[in-house]
Amino acid sequence: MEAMYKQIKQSIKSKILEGLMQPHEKISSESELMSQFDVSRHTVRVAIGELVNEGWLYREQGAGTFCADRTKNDSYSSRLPQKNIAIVTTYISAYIFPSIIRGAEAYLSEQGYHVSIFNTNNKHEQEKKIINLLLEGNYDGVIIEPSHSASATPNLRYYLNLEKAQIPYVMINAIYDELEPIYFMMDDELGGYLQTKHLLDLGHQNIACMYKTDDAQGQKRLKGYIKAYRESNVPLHPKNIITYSTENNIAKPKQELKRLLTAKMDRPTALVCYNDQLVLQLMDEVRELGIRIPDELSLVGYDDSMFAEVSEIKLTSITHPKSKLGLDAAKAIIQMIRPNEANHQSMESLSKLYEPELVVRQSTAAFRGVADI
Amino acid sequence: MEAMYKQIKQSIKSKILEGLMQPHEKISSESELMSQFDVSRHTVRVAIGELVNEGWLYREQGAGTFCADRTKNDSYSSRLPQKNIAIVTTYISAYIFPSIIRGAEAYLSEQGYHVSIFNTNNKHEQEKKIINLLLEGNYDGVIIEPSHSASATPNLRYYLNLEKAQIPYVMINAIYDELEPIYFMMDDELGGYLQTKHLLDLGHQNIACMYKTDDAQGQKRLKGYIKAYRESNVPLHPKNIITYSTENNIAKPKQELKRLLTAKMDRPTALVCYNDQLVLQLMDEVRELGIRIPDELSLVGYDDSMFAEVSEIKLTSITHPKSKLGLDAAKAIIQMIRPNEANHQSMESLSKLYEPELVVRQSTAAFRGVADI
DNA sequence: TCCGATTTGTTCGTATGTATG
DNA sequence: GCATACATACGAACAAATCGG
Repeated sequence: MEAMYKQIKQSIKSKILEGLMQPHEKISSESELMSQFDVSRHTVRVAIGELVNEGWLYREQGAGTFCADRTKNDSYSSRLPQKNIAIVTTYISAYIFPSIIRGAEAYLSEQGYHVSIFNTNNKHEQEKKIINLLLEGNYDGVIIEPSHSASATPNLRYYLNLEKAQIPYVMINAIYDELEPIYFMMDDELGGYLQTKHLLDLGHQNIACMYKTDDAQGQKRLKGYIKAYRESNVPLHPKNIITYSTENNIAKPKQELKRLLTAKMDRPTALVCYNDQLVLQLMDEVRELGIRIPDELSLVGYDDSMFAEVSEIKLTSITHPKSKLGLDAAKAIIQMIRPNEANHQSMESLSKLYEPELVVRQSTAAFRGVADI
Repeated sequence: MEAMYKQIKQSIKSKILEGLMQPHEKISSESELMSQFDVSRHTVRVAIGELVNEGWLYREQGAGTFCADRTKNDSYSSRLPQKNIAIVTTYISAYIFPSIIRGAEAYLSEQGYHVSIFNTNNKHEQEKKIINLLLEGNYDGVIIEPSHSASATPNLRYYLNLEKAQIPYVMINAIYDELEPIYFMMDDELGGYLQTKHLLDLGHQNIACMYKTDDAQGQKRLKGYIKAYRESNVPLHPKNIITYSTENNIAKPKQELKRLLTAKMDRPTALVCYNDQLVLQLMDEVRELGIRIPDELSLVGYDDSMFAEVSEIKLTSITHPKSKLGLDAAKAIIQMIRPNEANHQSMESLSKLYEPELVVRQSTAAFRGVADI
């Protein structure tokens, strides 16, 4: 114990052991320690460095060096972290999820985490199995998209078990209200509102909508659609509201669209859709009926995905943060895992509600007065 | 990884992982490393210091620094035998990969495995880092798509280390020949052949092609293109062969297409493309030039992806097994991990070369004799 | 056993970069 | 924008342990 740095080490360690230092309390800065012990900065750094390695302290650049919280994950279990993060989505392959996953994966890999993916197929039952796996497994954090988020989750207890096991999680795209989680999602109500408002502003009055309503996103977008109508004082025909669910996926919308467009009167002049993918799938039907887009029918998509720019008539759509959302969620989960670097008061303010924006392209046009005007 | 000491750290760690350093073997002395990396002693010491903390090395004053024996390093690699499979692809989000991943994930989850995903961005360097992670981690098997597969891999030793560590792996979409791995991929040469043959059969003679040639898939498709031409005895203009790489991705093809189509003479009447995505991206250019598809220009895509059915003019394309390929690869890797149920004589015959098929849609039409016929 | 060369251990000084508040 | 605090890096010196001759 003759080495100076060892004496300094012992001195700091003693203060912690004597309870004079509380977890997350800042210790003297390096320059203060230099004068206290009358040594060079390097020596101080060696002492602190070893204490950091042994788990007594943690450093934050620009802020200071702090006393670690040793109350739990006693010494060894946390000394050799596996560093695993799980991402649970409803569908892995379709559509925008790959972008979200990529955004998260890029950051998490960089931080040295392993990213595991799971797929619920939008089913509560599958979600339950997966959370069980997570509990048994060795995960440090979870990014999860709630399944079937329109209905209350039967898996509440499993989520609470996650919390009990101190596995932090964030929700993306939607939330289960009961859990009040950290979330990263769009303001879908505003999105639906913007879709509809755009068409109303273009003079359309008879606007149909098609929303998938077994997840919360669709329900909120529908709410926004109704809100836009109410504000505009244009009468809203209930027959114009079409909802569908994951199971009847594409069949029902196609069928309903055909019914609407071949009706003898009150044919809609515009259509807002749950997402770009749906628009593309419906476009073929529209073409078959010989209806021109956008002259005879305006279409608005959602997500501003690659689909929006791929068809001959580029889609007017609503922006979605996609990989940015994945990145933000990843950053948040890391912060929740390592609160040392974070300011813990802001835990709740990590959540983000992304404000959607309208992107006008070629699939919408002003209403051209016909018939009964 | 820009800090010098981190580079040095990585360099030393790599040597250990590559098997160039045996346990208890002495590494270069501090002064040797100083001149090797042209840094100060301090920097070398920081690098070594961290590796000692992480358990890779140990120091003996007066004697030197030595490679630690990690073989039976309790608590570290051997903790939680947890049933993990890694899927390594070049890109996670784009295009058909999500389908492949989904196919594999569905089966592996069912078998109780955790699926981790990694992204090389088609770069050898990143691939190396990931294999390092896999070696350090606790993976039972690996499904990997080789990065930049057109060129020989500089990561041969890392792959051999996977074998040494008895971590089975299968390759998808392409292979590094040197390794003679179990593989799941398409017969890309036949695919390129079918694309071209279809157009030749339709009477086209002046067929351009655009292939991404920094991965083996593109090179093989190009080979098929040439083979079809040779068989048909139709002369092949070298100017019709356009190749590009990941870096210049979309810019070069667009530019070259414009050059080809605006040429005064010998304008191609058909174009075969590396994949459907490329076709869609080029379609806009074609429209801008006022050229009608398929009357004035036939287009053939590849992969039979969702893109093929999304545009107004549905694409003639080549089938790709997608999620089937993922599923087969997953089944194979499980069989390699648990040879108990399997008949081990068939280990080598697990590989599959998928036979592509042509799907004719609307983007190709018979050549309408003009000019010189 | 001692010597001297080598190698790691400890400590000083200085400078610049970068994140935080 | 500024001061503070940690991060990275260069140079130098002497101490302590090891090892071959």
